[in-house]
Amino acid sequence: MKQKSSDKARFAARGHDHERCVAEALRTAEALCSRRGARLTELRRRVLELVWASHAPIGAYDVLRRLSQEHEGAAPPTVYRALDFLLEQGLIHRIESLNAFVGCPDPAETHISQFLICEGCGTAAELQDPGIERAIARSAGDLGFLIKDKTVELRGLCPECRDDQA
Amino acid sequence: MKQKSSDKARFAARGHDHERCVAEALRTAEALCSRRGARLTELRRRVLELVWASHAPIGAYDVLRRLSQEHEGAAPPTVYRALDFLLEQGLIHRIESLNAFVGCPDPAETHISQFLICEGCGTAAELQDPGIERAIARSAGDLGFLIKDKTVELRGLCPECRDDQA
DNA sequence: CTGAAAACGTTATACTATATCACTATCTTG
DNA sequence: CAAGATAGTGATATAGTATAACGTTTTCAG
Repeated sequence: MKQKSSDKARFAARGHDHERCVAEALRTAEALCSRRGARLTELRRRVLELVWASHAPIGAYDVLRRLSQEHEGAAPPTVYRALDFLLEQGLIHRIESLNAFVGCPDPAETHISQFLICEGCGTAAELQDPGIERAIARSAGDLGFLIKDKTVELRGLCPECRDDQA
Repeated sequence: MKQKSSDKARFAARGHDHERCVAEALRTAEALCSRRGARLTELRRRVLELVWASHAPIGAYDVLRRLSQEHEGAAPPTVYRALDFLLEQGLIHRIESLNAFVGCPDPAETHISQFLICEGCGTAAELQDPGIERAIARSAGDLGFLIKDKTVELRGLCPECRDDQA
């Protein structure tokens, strides 16, 4: 059965075939940009690939360091422009508490989500929990607050890293 | 009736007597540090006062600019050390999505809370909504994730600023 | 009083992000 | 196709946020 966006988010298992993650992310990005008439240039595609290098959020300057090894003259704006594009397209998310970026596993519809971030392995898992959404909406509504944007970032230990410590 | 921490958080009204907010925050801080044997030095006390200058989160370098006007030789570490102390004591909170700091209105027990941040007036309101807490705990529990720290920051419009736009 | 710990002063530097202007590629519309 | 408009990139500079490192002063328990 195909993975659906309504399935429970999971932490990427340690041994998983990450090349498939990357390949699928790039394929989805191509399709999405093509459909939208957005230009996923070589540079932007490569930055997306670098963000997807792992499931751990990566800083802009880490992306830059890697990009520089192959792309002469890459500078901060080079990376930030590409990241901005990818953010606009919903292909990546920004993790505020880390000043870092992570690939979105399900970019078809732009969305706001929650993140579980493991302090052991660095991996971030993206959630779209309706219960959390509801609780937030209710609480804000009670106070007459009109929500435009949400940041929900939970740091701790993923199941594997938690077991390691035990 | 005395305000209890279980009461609904509110946005500070525009016309409120802010000097009372500051005075109370400082009084509470004194009492708390005294009880804990923590040293609320003149410098730290002044930084706390500057953070409390309004209900809008303030950046470390804004604190520094103000502090410099009265404290010769104030430098970034001067401010960051004081902010670190205040964070440790739970007297202020850090707003990740703004790289800024805001006074905690109820520092008696250290706690994790949620923030509503108005993009109109800049004011932040601190919440401790059990519904949100529960939803988060359940969601993380389902995935076997052990939460150590939470960041919940909701940006939008407070009631007053929302009315302004209507 | 005195030694250890905490707080602070000072300088340098790292890390994160954006402004600006010039140049190139692509799109578009007559 | 030509010509102007728009989007993307190159390159340099600078703004904004945070910490490292080391020395001096203050505080306080014993």
